[in-house]
Amino acid sequence: MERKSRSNLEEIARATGVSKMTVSRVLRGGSGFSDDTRQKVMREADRQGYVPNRLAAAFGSDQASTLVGICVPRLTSGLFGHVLDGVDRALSRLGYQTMIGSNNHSVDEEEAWLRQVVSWRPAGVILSGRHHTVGTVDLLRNAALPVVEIWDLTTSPIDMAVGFSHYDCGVEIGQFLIRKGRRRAGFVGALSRSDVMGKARLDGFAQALAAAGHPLIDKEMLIDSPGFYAGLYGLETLLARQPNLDVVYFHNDEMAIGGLAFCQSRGISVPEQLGIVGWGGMEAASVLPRRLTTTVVPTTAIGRAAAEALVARLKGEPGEDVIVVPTRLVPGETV
Amino acid sequence: MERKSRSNLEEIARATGVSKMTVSRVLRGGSGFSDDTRQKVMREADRQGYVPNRLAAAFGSDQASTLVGICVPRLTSGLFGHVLDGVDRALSRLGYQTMIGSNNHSVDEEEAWLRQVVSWRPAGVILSGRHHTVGTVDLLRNAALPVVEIWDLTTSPIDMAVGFSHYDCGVEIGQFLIRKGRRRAGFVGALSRSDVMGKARLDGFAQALAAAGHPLIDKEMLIDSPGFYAGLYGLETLLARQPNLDVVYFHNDEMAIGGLAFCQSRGISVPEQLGIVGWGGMEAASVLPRRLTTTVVPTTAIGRAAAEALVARLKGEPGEDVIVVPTRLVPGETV
DNA sequence: TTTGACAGGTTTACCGGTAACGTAGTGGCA
DNA sequence: TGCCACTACGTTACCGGTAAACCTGTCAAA
Repeated sequence: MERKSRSNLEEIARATGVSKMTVSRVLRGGSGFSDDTRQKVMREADRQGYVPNRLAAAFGSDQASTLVGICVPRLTSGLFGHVLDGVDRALSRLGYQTMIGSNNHSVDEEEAWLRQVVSWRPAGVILSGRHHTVGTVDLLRNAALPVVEIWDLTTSPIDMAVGFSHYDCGVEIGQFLIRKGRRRAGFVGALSRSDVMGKARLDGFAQALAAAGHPLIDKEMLIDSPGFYAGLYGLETLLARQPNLDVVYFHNDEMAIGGLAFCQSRGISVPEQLGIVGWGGMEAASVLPRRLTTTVVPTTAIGRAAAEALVARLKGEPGEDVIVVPTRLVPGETV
Repeated sequence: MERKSRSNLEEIARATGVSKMTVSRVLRGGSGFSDDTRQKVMREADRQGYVPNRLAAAFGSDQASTLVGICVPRLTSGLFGHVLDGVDRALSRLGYQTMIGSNNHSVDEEEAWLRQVVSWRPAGVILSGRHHTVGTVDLLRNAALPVVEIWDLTTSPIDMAVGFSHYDCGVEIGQFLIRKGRRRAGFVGALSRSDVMGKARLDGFAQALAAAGHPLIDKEMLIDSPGFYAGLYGLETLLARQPNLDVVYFHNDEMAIGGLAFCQSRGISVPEQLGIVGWGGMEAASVLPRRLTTTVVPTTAIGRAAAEALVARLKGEPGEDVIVVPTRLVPGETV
């Protein structure tokens, strides 16, 4: 009963004695109507509590979609929460709506999500990472959909990209440790599905160390989610094999904090006996007695830049296809 | 050019020599067609790379929307990240898509968000908190939209509710502290806009203390976001006024950790001299040398339950209107 | 033989906007 | 006076599905 009485352009047109098209023009703020007509229409729309039907608009015109999809690896990660926040704030300010998805670092889950989202004919999508299935790329190309790849930078994006190089993060940390006089470095990581970004950091790290003549001594990769306990047990395992390490680079801050906890429990002094380095700039790391040496990623800025690049593209404004946002090495007190 | 050639039911119908309606039935898995027809249609749809147009479906039938909106106070909060994860996992498993929004604890921002979302004719929405504007309630009622209110439980929801009582959380902590022999309690909170839930915890806490004959000594409310430093400085300010407190209840875990850091810096022994209590069950709290006394909130379960209740309602299945999820007091080692 | 049920379809109308185009009136100017 | 430009509308077609009603042939039971 309520459904039938829902206000629409036709109702407003009938009540004000003008045509549906004129009502449409008034409500969208175009031109081609008198001020008198405008007032009548606006008043009537307000009286009826008119809510526009974007479904009909997007469907009919094939131009008017204000839906943007974003897929991140995990919604529970603090880092991606900030990315999401950056995206959503920018999009809603620009009049767009945000559809989310998470893929657990799986490109297949990403494709499944995309297939659902594309059926809503979004204005564009934002994906995390540079690796996608063939199906994903086909789908995007077929739909001629603007897409921004974020987080892990690629020089040849499908369309646009916003992010930084994980490889370079690793290189920077490697060089920093060498400058600090560390010579026997290890790495503790986690193989959460196909998290290739952590691998890229490791590669850059190992490369920088090798180039300086002090190659990576050993690494411990856990098949586990990259959290506190994985870091703790990972470091224990690694040190059991290599007791003489003087610094360990961790997959991320959570794991590094786990490593710190292990050192504390065993009386290993940080940074004197062992240096600890994380990655990501996790907020909670600030609760530690000493500031963690890590790389801070400008998460919110990445989200915002991705959203703005996408909207600029939609409006036909010119812009860079690849936007590099700088990460920041925070020296901290654990090296 | 690409746009025109986009596959649709008509194209598939033409290519297979059946009617559009038959193609629709086949692809939606209904009945009323032969197995031979089914095979032909399926093969052709696959060949054309058909992607259904939910825009058209939802628009035309007024039943088929699989869009669900969820609005949380902050996307950057670890707690709400988990809620979002619970919601999105449940929804995507059930074939729905998730639209997000955040409102900074402002009911007006919530209404503005809802107005945008309703224009997409979603199947339902999930809101955080029990307080909403008149416009929000009108909009929901007018659209006859199923809605789940999460997080802060109300006994008279607009429609459905999933959550727990913040007031009861405060009461439980108050009674716990009394049992533990604490007699001079303080509170450190943050007035982030109109965060009424933290206020509810304080009220329950004060009520329980008063009922036991040892009323709340003092409280410090900061006009700041409820984070680490707010907790640190809040405790400093409070202790300057009331040096004899024997326990402090914090707005949340982040602030409690800030408080712990303050105690450590001043040589105040925890829990001997001063007890510290948080709220929320922040994951990072597990990195502390001693386990924080706090209330753990089943965030993911709330999200999942809300999504499932909404979908059950949409499918006409019976179910509870108010679902209470239990919080858990974790005694910890800081009291 | 008639009737009816059923499988396996087809036809038509409609959802609520927007694009494209048509048209009446009005005022200015050569 | 005729022509043109311009304002302020109205008309029509269409987007891609789905609901509902309507066919048509076949087979079994009455």
